[in-house]
Amino acid sequence: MAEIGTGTVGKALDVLDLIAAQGHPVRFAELQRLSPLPKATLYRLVQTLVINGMVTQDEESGAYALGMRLVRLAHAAWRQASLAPVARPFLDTLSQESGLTVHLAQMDYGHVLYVDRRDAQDPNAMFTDAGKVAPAYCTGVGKAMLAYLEPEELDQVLGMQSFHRFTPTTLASETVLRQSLDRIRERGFAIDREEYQTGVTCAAVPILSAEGRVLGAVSISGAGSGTETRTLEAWVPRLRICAEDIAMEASHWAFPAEQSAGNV
Amino acid sequence: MAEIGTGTVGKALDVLDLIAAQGHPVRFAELQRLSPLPKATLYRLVQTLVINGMVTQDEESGAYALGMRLVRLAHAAWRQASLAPVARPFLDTLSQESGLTVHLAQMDYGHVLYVDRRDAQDPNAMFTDAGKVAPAYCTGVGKAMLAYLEPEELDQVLGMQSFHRFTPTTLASETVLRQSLDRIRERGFAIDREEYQTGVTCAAVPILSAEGRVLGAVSISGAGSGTETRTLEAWVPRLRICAEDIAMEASHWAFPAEQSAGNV
DNA sequence: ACTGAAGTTTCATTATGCGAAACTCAGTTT
DNA sequence: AAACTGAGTTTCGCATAATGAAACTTCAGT
Repeated sequence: MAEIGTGTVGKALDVLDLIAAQGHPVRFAELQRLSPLPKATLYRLVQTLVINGMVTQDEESGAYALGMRLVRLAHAAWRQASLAPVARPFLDTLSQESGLTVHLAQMDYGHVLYVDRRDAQDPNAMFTDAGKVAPAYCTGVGKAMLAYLEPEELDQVLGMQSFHRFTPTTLASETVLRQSLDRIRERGFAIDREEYQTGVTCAAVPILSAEGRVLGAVSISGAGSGTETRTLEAWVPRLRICAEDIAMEASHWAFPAEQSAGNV
Repeated sequence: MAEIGTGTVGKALDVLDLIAAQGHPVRFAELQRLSPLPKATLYRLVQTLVINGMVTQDEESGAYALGMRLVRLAHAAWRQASLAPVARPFLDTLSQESGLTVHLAQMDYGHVLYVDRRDAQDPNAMFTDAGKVAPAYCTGVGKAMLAYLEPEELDQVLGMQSFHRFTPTTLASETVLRQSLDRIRERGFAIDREEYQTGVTCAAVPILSAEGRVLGAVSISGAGSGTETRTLEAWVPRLRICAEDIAMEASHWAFPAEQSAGNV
């Protein structure tokens, strides 16, 4: 997780990540403890980030937290780079038809990044989830995507996994995982039987482009704890249609051509 | 809007903003047209951003779009720097009690940044809204915040406004706006009568810290187009309670002390 | 084969970022 | 009240790393 950071910009972004990782406002001393950078350099970098609005500094405590400019940027990122806006209507109907929770995820540096979530039962699910990351090897969406990666890509991504055993059912080694991926390819969908969080079971299928590239994955999971694997599996054909719909729609949106109207 | 950009990092972030502003993947030539930076410099900066995962480059078209790393970062930003996680339960109950749409916003470089939204009618409202920006001078939340800024802050922020007349009722000059702010201070809440978007009326109150600093604002607006101003005003006392609750809760969370458990 | 536009690389120049060390300023300790 | 500490901030000579004009490479269109 601790990359090197090329050039000034790379270092600055590493510092950003560092602040983000703490989950609470950080004082300079703490940053210094966590960062390999020399004091003065770190100091200047943080100041630069503050000046540029990526980080805010609390007036009295002097502690640093991420700035709102990020939220604004991310909104744009989510709209222009993720499948979410395209997928939204399909997720909606699926969650309504099935009464299940639907997640949309994409691959991000070897991890699963959730970009959207629809929940028929609980309308309150929302932003909280978009942006969350989880390991690829022990989530339904993660395995669904891994199973359809190009061999070289897969090798690369597997190299990034740390294989921690979260629950008794977690697939905690590359060998076991690879077998599991073969199975997924045969059946066309992945099941997560409480491999990451106890009580959470889900079924997931990949979203593949016409050329077979992995765009993302969708999963369904029961609201309550007692959702049967069978129930989920019964919905898989419908889930697969959803994934295909999304892929189809995404291909149309692939390159929205040139046009530079400047509406904000 | 077109700032200068201090140092390498500043320039890189400006480029990021530029890509974000387009709303669609951008080819290099287009960026070059939009940016004052010389070709080679721009090129290197964009590459740096790509290397660092802030921007992705489409394999075939070569076009640049914002990267997922931003979404991940923003999730953290939203959790640690915005009022949203703290305010959420209060917004929930308010929207349920009233059946109205509730928005939570904060100030961001002279603009209004929406950080959360709750909607009793339409559970589908979500991420789409968090991260959206709007002008301060013609939105309920914006005016509510402006009215309670320190004089110097206000001057500074007003300097950033561009006063475009969006609808017939938009307050399109500093003088008119300042009068309106006096009125808001007297009554304790702001009304937006279709000043930004036709059909949208809302009532907003500021969220003030114990020392009187502006933390953000909450607003209520009707779901349909026909919501009467009266109906909204009737809910203002309740809205004010909501704002106070949030301020109170926020003060407790102000500085969650030192503790460096590394849970992700 | 010629032209032009988009994208990429080179390379001498120097501005920029670097970081050890020194300094400030609280709050503690002796 | 002098000495000690630890967080935060500034200095400054040095060398790295960013700069940008210009040259080069594709590639599509003619």
